[in-house]
Amino acid sequence: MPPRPTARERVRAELTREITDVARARLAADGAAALSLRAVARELGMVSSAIYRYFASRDELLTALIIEGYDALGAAVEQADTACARDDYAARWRAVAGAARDWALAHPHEYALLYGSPVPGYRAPADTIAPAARTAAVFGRLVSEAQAAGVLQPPPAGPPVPPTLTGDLAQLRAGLMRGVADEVVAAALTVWAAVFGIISFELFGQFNNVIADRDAYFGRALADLGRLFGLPV
Amino acid sequence: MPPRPTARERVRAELTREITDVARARLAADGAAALSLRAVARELGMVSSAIYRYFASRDELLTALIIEGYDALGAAVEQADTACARDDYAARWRAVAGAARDWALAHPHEYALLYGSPVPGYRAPADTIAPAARTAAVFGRLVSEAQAAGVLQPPPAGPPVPPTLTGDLAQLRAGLMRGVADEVVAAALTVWAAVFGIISFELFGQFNNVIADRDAYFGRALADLGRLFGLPV
DNA sequence: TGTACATCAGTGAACGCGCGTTCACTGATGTAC
DNA sequence: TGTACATCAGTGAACGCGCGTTCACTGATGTAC
Repeated sequence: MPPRPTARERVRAELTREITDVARARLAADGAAALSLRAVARELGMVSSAIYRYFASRDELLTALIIEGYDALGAAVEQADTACARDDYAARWRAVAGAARDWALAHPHEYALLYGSPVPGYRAPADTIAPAARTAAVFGRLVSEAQAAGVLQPPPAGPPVPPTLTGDLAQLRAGLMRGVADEVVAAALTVWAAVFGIISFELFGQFNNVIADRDAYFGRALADLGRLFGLPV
Repeated sequence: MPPRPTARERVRAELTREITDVARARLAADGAAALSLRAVARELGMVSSAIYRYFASRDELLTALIIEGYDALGAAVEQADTACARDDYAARWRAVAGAARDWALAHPHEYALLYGSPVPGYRAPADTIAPAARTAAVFGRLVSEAQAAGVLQPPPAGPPVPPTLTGDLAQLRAGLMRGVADEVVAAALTVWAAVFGIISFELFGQFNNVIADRDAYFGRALADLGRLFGLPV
């Protein structure tokens, strides 16, 4: 195991990159269902069977694209958060949710691959779980830090969280939202799902003939949703 | 134009039904992308070209399935609402949102066809707009009646709704939510998108390894979301 | 530094599959007089 | 009531397409002595 990769290894890594790059471009153009190994090979000037030196199957290539997609979205959201003043939690909230939406609008087919209907015949392996959490982690950190700073309104008195949820909520707290009460973790999860519900509605056509100024509506929705987990906006 | 359909017309209507029934069964089994005219014809013991006597193309058959899907979901939600005491708005809210979720869990591929990523190459015609509104109309009526009954908490003081939204919100009010203020219409829309966001997260795998007791979580989310449009729950 | 061998990338042909759509046709069902 | 014609449903063959995957192969790149 040499510390420096051999020439062959470097060429291999580069070609693997080129394959996923071309595949991502085709995904962006036609969507996941239309993505074919043969088309990718054609665009690279290779014969279709050559792809099998790099990916064992079409599913494996799809998995690579999913992982890269989660990573790209996660990076975009992280960067949006980092650009805000640490203690301006309302601005960070708008930046984080807005970056997710912006990325989705810029990469609709990739978004659909990550958050839309599953690709028929494809079953996601466990490798996609960790990258999927990266984006949510940014939001979780924001909630956690807002909580620690004492800026979150306490949740309204109401029925307690059902005991069957406390285990999962504790795991979420440990992983993403340290120091946050069960009620707020649950509310934050709902807010997060709501953000993606709105993005999906916008992207998949549910807002056609309903809402014209999508930016304005999204901003309004963020204000309402922010209050849901205690953020004064 | 005779009032009584001829025998030929009746047979034609029946076979059209059979085709969509078989297509719906295949959709439920394999998903929209895998739905083929030839498979439907095969299952009916016909030759594939015979389908063209009933549907001009695969897209037209898909459109029929989409319309039927929206209708089935709308009917399920309407029925759930009707089964509740008219003045128990919290129960109606849980029933309406719960019926949408139940239908989605029972018909995952149909749900994906309606609310998931668009089918590649398919463009929905205008005929699908009206049936799509049927489900939302039930929720809109609920909000409207709760408002009229005076049970909704007034929205918290905050920034006014952006003027670019007021036109669309007025149209929503006229169509679905008579007598409801802009702020509440906007919040209700967000709540509605959130419900489908949660359903999609559950159905498309985003809750895997995160939330085990989906029923309990959904109930909790409904309580939080109800408060968002002023419903005391 | 040179040689023998092992590893690996890419080729090209093939297998077997299913798809949407068109078209000329046969035969049955309906319609007009 | 019966006949001539028009309408329509369903057939079967064909067109042209693209797909994922396998396999025996050639030739180049690396490795060990």
